Amino acid sequence: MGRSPCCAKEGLNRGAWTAQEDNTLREYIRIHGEGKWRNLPKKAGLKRCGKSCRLRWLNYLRPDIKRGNISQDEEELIIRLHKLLGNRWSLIAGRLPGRTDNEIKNYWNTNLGKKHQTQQTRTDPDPNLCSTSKPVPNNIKVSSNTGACSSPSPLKIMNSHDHDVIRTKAFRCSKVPLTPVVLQAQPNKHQHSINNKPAESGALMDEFFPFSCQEEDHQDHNHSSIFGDICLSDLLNWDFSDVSDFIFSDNNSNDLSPSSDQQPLCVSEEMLQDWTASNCVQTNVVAPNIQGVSSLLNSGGELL
DNA sequence: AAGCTAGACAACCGCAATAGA
DNA sequence: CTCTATTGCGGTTGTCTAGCT
Repeated sequence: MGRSPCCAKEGLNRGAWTAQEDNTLREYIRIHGEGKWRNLPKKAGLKRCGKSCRLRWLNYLRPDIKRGNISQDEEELIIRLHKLLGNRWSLIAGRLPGRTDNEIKNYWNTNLGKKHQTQQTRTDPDPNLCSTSKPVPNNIKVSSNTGACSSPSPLKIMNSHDHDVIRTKAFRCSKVPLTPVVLQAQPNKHQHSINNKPAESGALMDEFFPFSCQEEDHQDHNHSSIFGDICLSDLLNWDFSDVSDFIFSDNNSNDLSPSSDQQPLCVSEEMLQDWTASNCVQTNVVAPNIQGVSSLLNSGGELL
């Protein structure tokens, strides 16, 4: 479909944002709200592409942003979700309130991907189990700040030429719920079990879903149904490698194909998209193919 | 101290999906 | 139904920083 370029590139600022630009954008959005990104720069007096403004806002300027200090729990969840979902960073980010897909993507590419790759090569000879955006060298030097962002403070100010360039990070919630495989796997969970978090995972849930027991986050009610019936502690305890074996059985999937000696569980990529595209989880779609999940869960499968 | 290199991450690019006229 | 604008997403690039030589 034909599209005009999002903006003329002539005369526009590029590169790092200055504090002044950030303030301008923040103030404009405070007054006028989000949206209409194409016209925003002109109206706000910014020499930026609308797309750039949107990205800056979503990734950095939004108020409910959690920057850096990715906890061990979050890291573990990222790894598992990546195993389940692949490079669907927005989906993964949607499971981690306060985190943006960009941050998670970067974190994966710089830390987890390498670490995970190392583990894979050590424990799993199948290189297709997990795909990363780019090949990772084997001489991994695991970052010393693994589990904690390199940024020592939430707001890192750097000098770039004569501008005060602000490096911040923003939050975007994905609207897409997690795959109902999970829901089916936990059929007895209370509908709002995410709010009725078990005691042993309380801190974790508070960390991941601060809105779940507080005032509902206005911007994404789907969060309350993101996990639907599942409990995050269960999520963290699942062996997604097994789950993903049947979730991504689509023939063109670049990873995660079921082993040949298994009964193939035909949950296709299309189905997954159906699930993730709808707010209502179509558990009935999965039900016939989900038989292995409960046994998987009951088996107390090994953690990654 | 200077230069080099790799890591970290912010920002950009291009495409696809979606909305709405 | 078609077309265009808008938004969202993942991959990639660019730049800064820290560590090493």
